[in-house]
Amino acid sequence: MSIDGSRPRRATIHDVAAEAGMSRGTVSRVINAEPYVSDDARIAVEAAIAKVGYVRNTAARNLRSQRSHAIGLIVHEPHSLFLEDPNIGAILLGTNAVLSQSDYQLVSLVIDSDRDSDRVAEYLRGGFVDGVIIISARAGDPIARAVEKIGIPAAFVGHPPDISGIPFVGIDNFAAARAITERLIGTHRTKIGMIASALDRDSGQDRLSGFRSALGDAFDPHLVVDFPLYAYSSGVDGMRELLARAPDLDGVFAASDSIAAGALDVLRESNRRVPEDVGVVGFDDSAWALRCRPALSTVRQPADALGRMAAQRVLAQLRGDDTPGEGTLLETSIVWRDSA
Amino acid sequence: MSIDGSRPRRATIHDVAAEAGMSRGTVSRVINAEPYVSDDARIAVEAAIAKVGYVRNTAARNLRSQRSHAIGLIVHEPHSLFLEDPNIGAILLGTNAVLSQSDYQLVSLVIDSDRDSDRVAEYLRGGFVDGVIIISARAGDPIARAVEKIGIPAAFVGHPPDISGIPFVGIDNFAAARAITERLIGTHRTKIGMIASALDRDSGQDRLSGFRSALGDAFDPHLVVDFPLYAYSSGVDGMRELLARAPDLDGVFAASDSIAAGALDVLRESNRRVPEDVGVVGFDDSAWALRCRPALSTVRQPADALGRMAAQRVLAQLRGDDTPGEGTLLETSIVWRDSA
DNA sequence: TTGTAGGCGTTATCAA
DNA sequence: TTGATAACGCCTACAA
Repeated sequence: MSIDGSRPRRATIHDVAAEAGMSRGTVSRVINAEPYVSDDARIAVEAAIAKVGYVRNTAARNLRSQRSHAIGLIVHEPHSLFLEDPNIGAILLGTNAVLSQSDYQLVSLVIDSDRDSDRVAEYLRGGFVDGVIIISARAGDPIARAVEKIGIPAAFVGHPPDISGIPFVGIDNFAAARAITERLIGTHRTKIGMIASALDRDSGQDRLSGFRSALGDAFDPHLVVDFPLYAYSSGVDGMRELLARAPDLDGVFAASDSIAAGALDVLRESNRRVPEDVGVVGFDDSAWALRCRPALSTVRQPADALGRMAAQRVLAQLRGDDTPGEGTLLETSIVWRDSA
Repeated sequence: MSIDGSRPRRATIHDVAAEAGMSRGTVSRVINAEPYVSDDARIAVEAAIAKVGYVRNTAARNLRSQRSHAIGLIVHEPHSLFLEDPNIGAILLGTNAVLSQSDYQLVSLVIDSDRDSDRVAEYLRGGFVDGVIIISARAGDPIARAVEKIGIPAAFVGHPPDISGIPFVGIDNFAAARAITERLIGTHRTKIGMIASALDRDSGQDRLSGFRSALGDAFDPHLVVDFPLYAYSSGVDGMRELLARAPDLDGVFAASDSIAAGALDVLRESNRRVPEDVGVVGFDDSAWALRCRPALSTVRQPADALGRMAAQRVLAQLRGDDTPGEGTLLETSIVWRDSA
């Protein structure tokens, strides 16, 4: 049985032209809002379009124009993190908002294995998308490499330390980490540790550097532990390790809110009061932050704006104006709550 | 400046044919794994494909085959919920896994306004996707209506109470709610309330019915409050209201984990111990459940499997074999932790 | 088993 | 300002 046996054939430009008594060329010009169309013609064509219920055939347009009118959003994260990280959702929404306004379709490409990686690289080479936005790429990332090589318009949200020539949008992780650490110091803590993470990305590295810079001479490498993933479990393990090394710790900078949440639970378990005995600060201002007990003091990331800006930079390259390789840093702010 | 001034023209079937010394027809047959190709020809063509770096042009194939080879995933949620609901991410991943294995591309379509709704309906009519998966549709949903009318292959994850003729995959919310309520009763609670939600969806309605059924004669409508969204804030407001109505409440069934998390915080605030004074159970087994203090007893939903199954049902319709209108219910289980 | 060729619906070029 | 026409790259009858 045919799937669409009962559905009528879709109207084409040809049908519209016949209905309006015009040529296909004129109809096409009206559809694409091109100049040199008389008002009479425009009105007749628009009426005909409405009458026959015409909608443009994407495949034909793409074939003719040699573009896909789609932008890929490449998310390179293990599945578990994709589900946990609220920033990804916000970035996706921001990107989608900008693209759909410009008549581009957003295609999400999730990479969670080498096979996925190859498949996505193949998509890119195949002209499946006109441009890409890459979030959370790491050092040595094969997809980032492929994008660089193919030369497709692209933008990173955050960027891997080893790729240049592709613009990125991000936040100043160094300055933000430094600022919140300073604020933590301002609450008269004297023994402050850090649970660092994702040191294979610029975000992880810069947060650690900012922490170190704020502490200056008081920095003690012995009070820093690090884990690969920004995850709750990293916070649990990290806090245990930190307490084992320094039971008299009185301050902790967690590299993400999820890590801070894990740290808080361990502190409670060990009968330490927050913020009285130990002050804790996080990073992201995600849904975790408000959910924690006590509510978390943290750095607010403009995730939605990051997504919008990345989309705009890709669109700019598609139009031919953009300075590739330049980065944009968006402002962060500190949200001070009860945990420090 | 031209965007791709330096990129070489992509190889076509024509180039492969020339390289292999075969006709384009034969090359096409090899690419599509069709019968009636000699081994010699296949080998020659495959070598040529590798040599010239051929990748198929999607637009041309789509135009010719009158299909987009894409499936839309329609998420109809306010932005805030899209970010919070972990099920959505898991469903997306499951769907994506199945589709990419069948050479289909997943296109996410987020609806958060009437304008979005119209735009998406237009996509569907325009053949932008060959099929759709709709998650979290409500009663009277305009997109669900549009899908029904267009007659495009589709599947709901959960389904709106007022649409039939479109298959759905879901869980037995009634049975699951009933089972976990019974288990809560089994802990010797005598005054059990419910914070219901999303009563405009089958999930919300069925969870309430299951609760009611488990309680039987002990059911007291006065101990049920309801809020539109499965959200933390609904849990906060709901618990406050419930405590105001019945200070001696000793059990609560929250319609989702996020609601339960809000309820737990209010209970703590009011100096009630969980589970000693009040037992609390949730629904979803989302990331919230483990994050709560105490860890939440809840119903585990196979979200990933729901996504996979929905994708399979759409693919089946595309192939022409599927019994439309039939629903599939997947098994749930209870995860018993510390909150009750 | 292989080759040939027409056409999917658009847009762009050129001529009128 | 409008109309005619030639591609875009692929698939698939049909012929050989």
